[in-house]
Amino acid sequence: MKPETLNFFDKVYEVAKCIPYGRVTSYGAIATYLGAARSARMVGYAMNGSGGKDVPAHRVVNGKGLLTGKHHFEGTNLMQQLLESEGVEVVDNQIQNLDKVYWDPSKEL
DNA sequence: CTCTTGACTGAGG
DNA sequence: GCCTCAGCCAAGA
Repeated sequence: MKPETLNFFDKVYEVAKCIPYGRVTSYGAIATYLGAARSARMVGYAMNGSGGKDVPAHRVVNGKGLLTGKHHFEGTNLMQQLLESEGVEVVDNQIQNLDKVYWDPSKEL
């Protein structure tokens, strides 16, 4: 095993999979948890490889609770629908009760 | 090795 | 409160 190489992407997937049902987190939160606080973009970039994996990318949004990555999903409102199905209020690509559904890996994991 | 891109974030106007 | 600018880091060409 080469933890030096299998780092970012794999870790992002691990954390993303650990996101509880009906909760969401931000790229920056995951990046910070991984020790790469300034690499929030890489988290999202890593999610590009989440296709075909068990990574609930729809539970990962930006720090504002905005579904920035929805454009990478198939449909136009797929991501929102998934979140709403989990009990997360989403309006116009924006998480409503963000304070209630927000899940911080650094604190809860 | 250099340049570009990107699912971000924070600070400033 | 909204918009714009700059910084950040890693992967791909």
